[in-house]
Formats: sequence, structure tokens, C-alpha cells
Amino acid sequence: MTLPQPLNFIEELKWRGMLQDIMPGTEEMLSKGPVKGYIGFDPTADSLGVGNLVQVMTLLHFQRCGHQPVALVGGATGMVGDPSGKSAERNLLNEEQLQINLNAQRKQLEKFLDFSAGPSQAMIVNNYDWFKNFSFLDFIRDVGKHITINYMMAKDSVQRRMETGISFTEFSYQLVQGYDFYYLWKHLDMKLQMGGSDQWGNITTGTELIRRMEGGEAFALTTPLIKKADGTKFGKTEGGNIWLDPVRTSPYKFFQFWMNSSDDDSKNYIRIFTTMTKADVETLVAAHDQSPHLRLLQKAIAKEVTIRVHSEEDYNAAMEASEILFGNAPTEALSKLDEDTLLSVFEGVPQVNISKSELEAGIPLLDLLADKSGIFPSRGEARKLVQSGGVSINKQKVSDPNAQQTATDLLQNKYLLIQKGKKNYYLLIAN
RNA sequence: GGGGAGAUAGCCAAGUGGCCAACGGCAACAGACUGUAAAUCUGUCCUCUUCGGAGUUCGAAGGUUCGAAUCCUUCUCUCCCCA
Repeated sequence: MTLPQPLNFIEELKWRGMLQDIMPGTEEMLSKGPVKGYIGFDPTADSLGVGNLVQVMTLLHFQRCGHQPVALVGGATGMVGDPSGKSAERNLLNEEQLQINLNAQRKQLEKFLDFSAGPSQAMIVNNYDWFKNFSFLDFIRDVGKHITINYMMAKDSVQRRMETGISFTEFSYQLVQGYDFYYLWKHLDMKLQMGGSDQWGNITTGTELIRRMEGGEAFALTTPLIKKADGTKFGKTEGGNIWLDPVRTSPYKFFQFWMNSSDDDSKNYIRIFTTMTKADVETLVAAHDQSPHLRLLQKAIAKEVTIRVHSEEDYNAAMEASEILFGNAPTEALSKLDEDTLLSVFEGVPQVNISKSELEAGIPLLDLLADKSGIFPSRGEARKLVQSGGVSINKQKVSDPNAQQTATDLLQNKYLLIQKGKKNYYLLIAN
């Protein structure tokens, strides 16, 4: 991946709103030619979530600007536990789980960066590799000696835990992460560490260590914590976290997550999560403001991100499903679908099997919604939502909680599309 | 060790013998309006319900009473002040 004119990475981050803190001299260092920079990923789950996507994009932009991005998976740091942003001591992961998480994350990271040979070839490293044979005594002699407790205690992540308590393990985390930077600097000529703003403290311990151990110079920058316009956390919905793993979050849901972002948020997201140029973004934002109901921004983000994280096919399927579900004449569109299309459209929608013969005999609506399908935990809840107009079958509102559901409405003589609220769909399959 | 304050639904927070399934706010969910947006308005928000009700709650366990979140006893935990 060679670009005709390498972009200025810092400028790029600035207009995208992705620059929080930067160490003096960083921009100058970057301007001298391609350098290596890395970001660490904490293996707390077996999949990255959209929150991690910010850091992935930082690496991607870094690479687009002609530099060499390195993703570090925390096989060692994951065993310790980062106290940053945590109000209480964490539970340690067992090694088996850690290994699973590590491999899963590594695989995901490989999708985003360009690993083909060249001056900006991406790399993935695992800090377990240089920690596994580093004994405790050697570590406290060779590394710990260079950093004072006073320095470590001054960090925000530690300060905030002074009242409630912090274990020695978590306290030493910054030193472990700091040594990563030193090691990479020493052996891979790593010049820059990046990360979320909560990592600033850990990162600077690294640059400090490099200076004290060898008088070397290393640089750092962080990205701001992304928040939604209403101040709530980014990347979570009613259903929980939005994951990159299609098993955890279906491509349809993933696509919908971006489609649902508010206007204000999407103006930020388009900058962070797409590689569109500044001019294109500005044009699109202007077009969006002209006719916001077209949701141009949401569509553009959802498209690019879904394709990057999943695939073009997944995007097309999600898009098609969304058009049918949210389009102008959804009921008609539904009944026109042939079975294959219908199934592929609703691939990401929970499916429930029910008995066709019972349905032919007629099932009381509430039985169907609660006992038979488990869509509602109780009949009372089903009744309440039906009464308040929150339930649709095949995109047609049902209003009578005492109604019977028969087989006459079956799509393709086999399926019923149940809708709970506006955005939760279930496909009932009559066998 | 001494003294004081407190523990109420996801969170904050009223309530000190019956009118309490418990004011109010936030969060959440649904509806209306829209554009699958925001804001606003409305409804739901312990569990179950044949929507008439039924059952289980107010740190825990006992007790007083016709009746307790409210009074008494013991226990557990949290916070503050003094040593």
C-alpha cells in the first residue's frame, strides 16, 4: 500500500477529532519518514468490540499515512490487569481463557491492517513473548530500579484507587506495560505508542523508562474517549456491547447499530470510523444537513464499517433486510419475498420453531408470544406490550391481546415475523 | 477502643403504626410525533394474572400489635468524628 503523497498523520488525527494528548516533538519525529508505532489491546474478551475499533482505526490511519502500525496483544499484561479506569480490583483471567481471547483478537486485528511487505507493513506482537522468560527478580532489579514508587503513585489510575485499595499486582501494571515500550523501542526501533486517553499514564511510564534506562527518546499520543452526544458510553446498546465477532453480534445488528446513531454522533463517527477524505466528509455532512431524513451519514458509516469488519455480502444482506423492515411498504415487501431471500434476510434475527398443526388449529396470541415462543417471559408482559401497541406480526400491528393466531398469515406458508417494539424482530418457523 | 449516623425497588431518594407495592427523580422499555435522529409529550416500570385480582418485598433473624418499611431485641454491613 503506497500512497502518492504521504499524509501528515497528526493533521489527519486532528481533523478527525482523534487527538487528545501528544508528547512534544512527536509531529516532528513523524515528519522525518516512516516510523513504527503501536497500540496495545487488552485481552479481556474473546472478541474486540466497537470501542476497540477506535484504536484499530488509529492504526489504520497511521498506516495510511505511510507509517508502520504494530498491534500488541497483551498476553502478559492481560495476566496482570490494568487498573486504569477501574474503580475496583479486577478478577484475573485464567490462562486458558486468556489464550482463547488472545487468539481471537489477533485474528480480528489481522483483518484490518495491511500485512503485505513494504515500508508500512503491519505487525502483530505479543508481550508474553518477552515476558515469559523474564524472572521476577530480574525484572525488579533491571526495570523496577529505574522508576520510583513516588513516580508510580502520582499516576491518576493509582491515585484514584488509594482510598479503596489497589493490589500490588495492579499497581505494578504500568511498569509491565512500560517495559513493553522499552523492549519494543530497543529491539524493534519502536518510536511511538498510541492509545486511548486513559492510557496516557501507562504510556508515559514507558517513555520515562526508556529515558532512564538508556537515555533514549520515545513519543506518545492518545485519542479522546468517545462519548455519545447525550454523554453516555459509546458502543453499548440495550442488548449490551456491540462486538466485532459475528457470532456475538450479527452483521445485521452491527449494521443497525451504526444506522441508529444520532445525527450529532454520526458527524463524529464518519471522521473516526471511515477513511473518507476531509473534503468528502465535509461534502457529505453538508448534504446530510440539507436533507437529514435521507440519513446519508448513517448509511455511509454503516456501509464502510460493516464491509470492513464483516464483508461486502454481509453488508448487502443487512442492507436488504433493513430496507424491507424499515421501507415504505414493508408488509407487501415481506409477502413478495421468496423463501431463500426471506431466510437470508433474516439470518441475523432470532428464530423460534413452533408447531404448524397447533397454529392451524389457532393459538391464543398471548400463548404464542410467551409460552410457545419465549419472545416474552410472561403472558402478562406480552399483554401489556400488545395493549400499548408495541407488537406487530408481519409488520402489521396487533391490538387485541385476546386474539387467536392462525396459519392464514404465514409467509411462504411457513414463517411469521414477530416484532417486539420497533427494532426487535423474531422469526417464527412453523413446522 | 469511645461516640455518632445510616442500610428502602437497577441507581438516587421520600416515607417514621393502618390511606404503602411504598412520593419524587434518573436510567430502562413501549407509544405518539419524526427521519430507524434529537427534543418533546404519554404510558409501563417487584413477580404472576383468566386484568377482576393474587403472591413476595423496605440489610438479616426474632418479637410487640388486630395490623409494621415504620415500635422493641439481637446480629451483619457501611460511613463519619474522637483516641
